[in-house]
Amino acid sequence: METNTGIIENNKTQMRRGVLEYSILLILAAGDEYASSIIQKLKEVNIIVAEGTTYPLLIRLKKLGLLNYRWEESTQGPPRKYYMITDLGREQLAGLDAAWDELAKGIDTIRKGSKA
Amino acid sequence: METNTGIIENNKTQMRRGVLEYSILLILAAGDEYASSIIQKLKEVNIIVAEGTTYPLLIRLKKLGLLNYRWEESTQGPPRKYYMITDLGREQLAGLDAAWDELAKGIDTIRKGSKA
DNA sequence: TTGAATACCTTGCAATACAAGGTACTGAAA
DNA sequence: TTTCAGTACCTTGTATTGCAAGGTATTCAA
Repeated sequence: METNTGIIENNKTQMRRGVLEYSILLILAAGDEYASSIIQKLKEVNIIVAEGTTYPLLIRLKKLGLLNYRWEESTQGPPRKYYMITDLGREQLAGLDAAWDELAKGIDTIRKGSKA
Repeated sequence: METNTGIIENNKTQMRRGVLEYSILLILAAGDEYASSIIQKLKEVNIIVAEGTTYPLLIRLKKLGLLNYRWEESTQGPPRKYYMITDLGREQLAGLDAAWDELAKGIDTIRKGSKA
């Protein structure tokens, strides 16, 4: 049982990895968010991601010019770093939309083939 | 232009990565294939994968018990190693089908949110 | 002043995709 | 018979990157 679960879990993780940047850009395209709220939103659609993954990723996307951020005070804890998508980010997002569509279409095609 | 292409290309690659094992299992669920023909079939649906990725992956899946293989002579070159999916492989594939559906659904949900 | 909740970030390990380079078999051309 | 092109297999080394674990800092309430 251990083994079975391991293989599947591992693969689910891998699948998520591929779309992480994409889904973060999608979320930020809908509105500014801070890291913890992004993680929360992803969890809500069953895309589980760790802090140790998210923070470096946001920093990377910022460095690439796809995101920017601003600090905002919070009444319930430390200040929050709100990330927002840039124009370049939106451009890239359009490309990722297309990439996702293509991938989903590809998988669909193979899937149909295996159901013959 | 270089930068833009780089970001997108990089992401497309990452997306593909996540579904590689899944798509290979799907292909083999439809019939036995050898490495080169698997690569070819993936290319046909725009999932580009290198030899250096595929061979180690097939060996890994064999070790995990999801695949087996048999040698078969070819009239146009060296013998071919035909891989076939095992019962365990089919079990795992069912799990990956579910994982893919869940991921696709998740992305779809986020996508709708960003179009508000 | 202590503790819980929230939020930020870094370090080190492990997994793995892939470019590049290598081996080996077949059949045809030189 | 040697050479070359085509096909097919595989390995090595590098770079990327997800994540568990550990760390810092702020707020508020007890």
